Amino acid sequence: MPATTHPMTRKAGRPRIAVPRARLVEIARRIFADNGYHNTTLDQVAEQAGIRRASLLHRFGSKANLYRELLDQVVGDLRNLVRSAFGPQADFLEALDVLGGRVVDYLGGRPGVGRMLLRELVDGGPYLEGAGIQAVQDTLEVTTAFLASGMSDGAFREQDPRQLALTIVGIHLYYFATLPSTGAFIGAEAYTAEGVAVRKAAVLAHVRSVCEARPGEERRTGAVIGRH
Amino acid sequence: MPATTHPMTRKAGRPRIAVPRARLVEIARRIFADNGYHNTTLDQVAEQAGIRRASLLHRFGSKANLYRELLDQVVGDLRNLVRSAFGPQADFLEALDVLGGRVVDYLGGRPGVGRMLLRELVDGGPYLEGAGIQAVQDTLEVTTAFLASGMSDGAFREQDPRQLALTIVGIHLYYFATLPSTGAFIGAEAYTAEGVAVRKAAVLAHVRSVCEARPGEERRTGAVIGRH
DNA sequence: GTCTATAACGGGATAGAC
DNA sequence: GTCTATCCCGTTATAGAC
Repeated sequence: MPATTHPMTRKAGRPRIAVPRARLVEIARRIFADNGYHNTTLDQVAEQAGIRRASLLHRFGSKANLYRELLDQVVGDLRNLVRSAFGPQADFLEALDVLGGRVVDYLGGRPGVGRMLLRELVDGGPYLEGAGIQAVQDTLEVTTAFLASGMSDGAFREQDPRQLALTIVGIHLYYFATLPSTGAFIGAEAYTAEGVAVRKAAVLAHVRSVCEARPGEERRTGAVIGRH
Repeated sequence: MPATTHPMTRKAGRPRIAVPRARLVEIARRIFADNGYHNTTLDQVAEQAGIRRASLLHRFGSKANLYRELLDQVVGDLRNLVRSAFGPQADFLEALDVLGGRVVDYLGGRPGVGRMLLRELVDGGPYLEGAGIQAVQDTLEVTTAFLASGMSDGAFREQDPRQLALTIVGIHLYYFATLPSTGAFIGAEAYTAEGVAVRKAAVLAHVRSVCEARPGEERRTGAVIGRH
């Protein structure tokens, strides 16, 4: 008895047109995002794509490889957003708003992507164990450098820039990643235009709040601010 | 051939003293926290406890049951922290600091717990699918009510209290949950007294920033603040 | 490059002795 | 309450035809 059922009766051999690689990655992205790495079977992906599991394995070598390729794309997109927003000549507060808006649009426009990314950061799955950790660290370093510049400039208040960077990333990622379980807690649908707009307004306000210098506040040099 | 190797040659029958249930849960907590639900095998837990996998299954019925019992404890602890901090008579800014400090101490003192909790929120595993979702929602509602009160009081600035609640939870959880992958990004060791103190200072400052009313700012009634 | 078929493995769960 | 022994299922990966 074969390991899986065979829903289609198709002959072996070359197909007229091969399923494009990008399409396979796109299909895999949706399914991985919905179910997580371990709860996703290659049969699910293959079925959606209309090919066999063995064919999928032939193209990508292994399940882990397919997953890596797909996450590499997401991290690359986000890294590009960060890099383009944090040019050396930028107005600091404005750059904060621009990047925040773009990131929220990116995550809000791709249900499940935030989940998948955060899951990977939490679990240290196949992607991070490879080259992915480098891309993530690089993105954090770029962000940290930008924040430190803003502090020197006086636009942002003095504090530990690495702690601040992680807080900001947390504000962005947590919300979209936990929507499946906290979605009912929010009033409206999150992945609609209005839902994304509501979150964007909140994110921009919150990120500004944790960063920007306050006129009336005394200047400190340590990491502890605002504790009296 | 048996499914697993048998490192010990022990006879069947009642042991002199049974392994306490609490100890089994504690062992399971550490391993689940390190490896996640799907990457944890009952053999790992059983081996650490010095019993067989079948014995573990006898006590808890199933792997999912064991996991639920353990996560229920963590969520219960955090919910109690939130409830005790948000009494109706509290000073708002002070309550914010007190709770933030306690939560950071809790997560900082139990490596892996933040990871496990966030993973569950992201994935919607066996715990959340049961009664867990109720406890999480309840905790969020209590927090939201507190924040709304603070806004009415004038201590916090007017904004969408639910968006604010999720931002605050994100600030707390993201950091500790992603330490395995971003730990190298921070200078010091995170789960030391100093490491926890550094994070605590940052969290208190950031949470205050996103909540507190600013003296010089005009009053708005909508959810959008700080966008010009 | 896709197919069929099968090998090999790991892990959750159960039956019954002690 | 713990053990041994077994069952059974899902998943990865490979072999070889077309």
